[in-house]
Amino acid sequence: MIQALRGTRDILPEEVGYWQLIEATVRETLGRAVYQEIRLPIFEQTALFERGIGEATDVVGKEMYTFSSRGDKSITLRPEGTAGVVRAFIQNKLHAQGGVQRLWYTGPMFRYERPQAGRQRQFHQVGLELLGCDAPRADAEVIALATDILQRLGLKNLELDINSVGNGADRAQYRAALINYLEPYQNDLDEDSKDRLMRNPLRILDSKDPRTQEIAQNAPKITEHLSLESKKHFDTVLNLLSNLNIKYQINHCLVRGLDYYTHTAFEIKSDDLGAQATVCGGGRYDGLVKELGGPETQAVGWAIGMERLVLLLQQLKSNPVIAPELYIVSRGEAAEAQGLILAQKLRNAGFAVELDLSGSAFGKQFKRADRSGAVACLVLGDAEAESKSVNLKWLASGEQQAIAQSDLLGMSQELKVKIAGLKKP
RNA sequence: GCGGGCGUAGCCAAGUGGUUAAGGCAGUGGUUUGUGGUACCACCAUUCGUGGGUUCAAGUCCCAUCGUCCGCCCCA
Repeated sequence: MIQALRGTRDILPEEVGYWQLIEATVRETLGRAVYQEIRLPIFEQTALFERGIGEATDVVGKEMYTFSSRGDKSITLRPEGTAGVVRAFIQNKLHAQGGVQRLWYTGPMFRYERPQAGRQRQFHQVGLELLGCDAPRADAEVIALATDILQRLGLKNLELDINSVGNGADRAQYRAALINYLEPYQNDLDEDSKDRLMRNPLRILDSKDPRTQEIAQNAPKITEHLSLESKKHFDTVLNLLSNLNIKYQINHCLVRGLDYYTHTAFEIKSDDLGAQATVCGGGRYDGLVKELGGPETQAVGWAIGMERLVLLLQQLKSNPVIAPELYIVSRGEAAEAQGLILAQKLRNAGFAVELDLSGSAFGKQFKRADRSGAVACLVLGDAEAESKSVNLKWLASGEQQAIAQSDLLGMSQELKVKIAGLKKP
C-alpha cells in the first residue's frame, strides 16, 4: 500500500470542521481590521530563505526541503511565510502605494523535522504582516489581533510572552556582554549551548538544560542593554497592551529562532499541547525588507500554527457536522427518478438534501434517514410517483402529510421555518 | 540527527510461546418485501504494520524496516 509520507497527514471530514471554523474566524477578524489576503507560491528560490531567515538558523541549516529543478536552479519549499510576503511586497512594489500594507496569508509550510504531536513536516500556518510602520501601535495592533482570534475561538489557558531583542546595534552590544558573561561557565554548558556560544549566543538563554538554565538565570538581560530608543519602543508597546487589557509576561529568555527579528518578539503558548507549546509566534522585523533588496521598511507580523490550534479546539468542542435537513426516501423506477429531480429543486431552494441511492426496502432507508440526523423525510413510492405527490414525514413526531410535488417549492418558506424550529442544536 | 514507548478489523480493544485470534462500537442482511428510532438473530481478521529469523509450534521471542507517540533538538 502506498501511504502518505512521514510527517504529512490527511485532514478528513471528521476534522475539517475545526479548520473551517478557524479559517472563518481569521477571515472575519482580520477583515474587520482591513487586512487583505495574499496568496503566494509554495516554493521559492532557496536564496530567499537563506538571506531572509539567516544562514545560521536551524530552519535554514537543516530543515529545508531544497532540491534543484531542471536547469539547476535551487528551489525550496517554503518553511515559513514572512520571507515570501516580503519578496512579493518588493517585487510588486507594494511600497509604492504609500502608507502601510496590512496583509495576511494561510497555507502549507514545509520543514524537515522529526514529527511529533503538533509538529508535522507539512504543516499549515495563518500569518499576518503589517508593513511600513515602526510605531509601537503597530506591534500592539498585531498582537491584539492574534489574541482576538484565539479568544473568539474560545481558547483558554493561553499565555503571551514578550521580549525585546532591540535593533542591530543593541544586539551586537548585548551579544558581547553575554559572551563575556558566559565564557567562564563554558565547560558547564550543555553540548548544544557550547556550540552556540560564538555562533548564536542568544539562543543559549532558551536552553532547557537545567544547569544551563541556572547559568542563564543570572545572565545580563537584553532589556538592560537596549538603546534609549529601543527601550522606549518596548515600554510603549507594553503600555499599549495594558491599555488593551491584554495580559503578558516579559520573558527575558525569549529569543526567536529566525534572524530577522528586531525589537518586539512574542509568543503565545498553551499548557495543553505538550512539548510543542507555541501556538503563535511573531515579532518585528525592521531590517528584512531592505535586506532582501527593497526600500527601508519597518514591519511586524506573526504566524499561528493551524494544527496546534486544531489540537486545542478538539479539546474544547466537537466537530461541527453537516446533517441534511431533508432526506429523500424513494423506491421504484419512476419514484427514484422523481426523487432525484426533487432533490435538485429543493437544494436550489436552499435546503440541505440527502438522496438515498440504495434502492433498498423503505424500512432500511428510514433507518438511514434517522442516522443522518435529518429533520424530515420525503417519501416517494409507486403510488406517489403515479399521483405526482410526495409524503412529507417529520421524523421526530412521525406525522406525515401528502403534498403535490408541484406545491412543494411554494411551501419552502413555511418548511424552512418549521425545519429551523425542529433542528437539533 | 539522538534516546525511549507503541503498532491485533473502519474505531476501541482481550490476548504474555501451544495451535478455532475474546468482547464492544460501527457496518451489512434478516425478524419487518410501503415506513425509522428499541429489541433479537446472523454475517463481518485463513490473520495480528511489513520483511526476515529462532522454535516441533510465534500475535506473543529476536533482527530489520515502515508508521505513530513521548522526550531532546527546533518552531507554528
